[in-house]
Amino acid sequence: MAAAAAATTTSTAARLSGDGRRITGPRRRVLRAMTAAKRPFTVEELCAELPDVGRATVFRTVRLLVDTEVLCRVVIEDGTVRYQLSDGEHHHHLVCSCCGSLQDFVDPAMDRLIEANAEGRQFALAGHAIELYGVCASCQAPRHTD
Amino acid sequence: MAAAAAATTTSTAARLSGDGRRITGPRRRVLRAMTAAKRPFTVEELCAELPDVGRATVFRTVRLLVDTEVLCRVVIEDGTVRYQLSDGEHHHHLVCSCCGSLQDFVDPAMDRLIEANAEGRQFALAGHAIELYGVCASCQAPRHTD
DNA sequence: TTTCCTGCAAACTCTTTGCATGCTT
DNA sequence: AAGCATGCAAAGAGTTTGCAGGAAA
Repeated sequence: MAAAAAATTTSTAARLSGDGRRITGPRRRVLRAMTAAKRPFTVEELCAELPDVGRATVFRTVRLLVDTEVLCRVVIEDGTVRYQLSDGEHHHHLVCSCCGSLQDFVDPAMDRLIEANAEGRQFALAGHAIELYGVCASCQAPRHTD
Repeated sequence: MAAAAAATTTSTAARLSGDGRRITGPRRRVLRAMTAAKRPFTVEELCAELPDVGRATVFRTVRLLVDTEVLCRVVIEDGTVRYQLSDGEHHHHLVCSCCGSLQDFVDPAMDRLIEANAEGRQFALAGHAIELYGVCASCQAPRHTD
C-alpha cells in the first residue's frame, strides 16, 4: 500500500497524460504535496502547503484526481471533507477523533455481511462506506498532558 | 419504528421543555414538517416547506434536535447532509441513489465485526457509520422508462 | 500554434451569528 | 416581568466559475 502510494505520483502523471490532460508545474506540486502528506488532508491544508498555487487550481486538481479515482474522498464525522491518495483498493476507515489520523482496514467478512444485508432487502448494492470513529492507539498511549 | 416516529413530536416537546427549552410555534412547525417528511430531508427542503419560518430558526432547531439526538444526521454519498427523525436507536442506512430514499437496518453481527476490527487495532471505538449505496427495490422493479 | 491550464477575483452554496423585537413561561 | 427564541440580514466557511494571460504538447 505504501509502495503503491509512492508510485502514485508517476502513474497518475501517466494516467492524466493518457487522458489528454497536461502535466503542469502546479499539478506536479499538488501531487507532490499529496504524496508527502502523512494523513488525509483537506484542500485548505493543501493550499497552505502550496502558497504559490492558486486555490482554484488546487480544487480543480483535487476534483480531477477524484474523478480519476487517484484520490479518495473521505467525509469525517463532523462533515469535513478530507482526501487521501488511493490505489483504488476497497477499504474502510478508522478515524481518530483525537489526532484526526485515518487508518485503513479491510475486512472481507464485513463486506460479505454488507452484501447479505443488501440482498436481503432487494437492494442493488453499488458501494458502501464504513467509518469507525474513536481514538487511535497512539493517542491513547502517550500522556503528554500530565 | 414508524410508531416511534409518530410519537416523536410529543416526546421531543417533552424533552425540550425538560431541558429548559421552549416550545414555540416555529419549533412546532419545524417538528411537524420533519414528521411529515417521508424521507430524509435537507434543511433547504425544510425551509421550502416552511416559508414563514426563518432559515436561521430552521438551522437552529435542526441543530438543537441533533444535539438532543432526536434527529439523525446523514451524509449522503455526494456529501450532501440530510436529516432523519430517529428514536436514538443505533442503525445503519441503505441509501438509494435513484430516488434518494433511505432505509434503516440493524445488524448485530456487523456491529460485532466492527468492534472486533477496532479492538484488533487497539482503537478505542466511540461510534461508527455505515452507509450502503445502491438502488432500492422500488426503483428496480417499475420500468416507466420503457 | 493550438489547446489546455493557471491565477485572480467574483459568484455561490451552505451555515452561523448579531441584534432588536416578540413570545413562552 | 424575565429570558429564551425569532427573523432579518450580514458575516463566514468552503467551493465553483469567468476570464485574460501563460505554458504544455
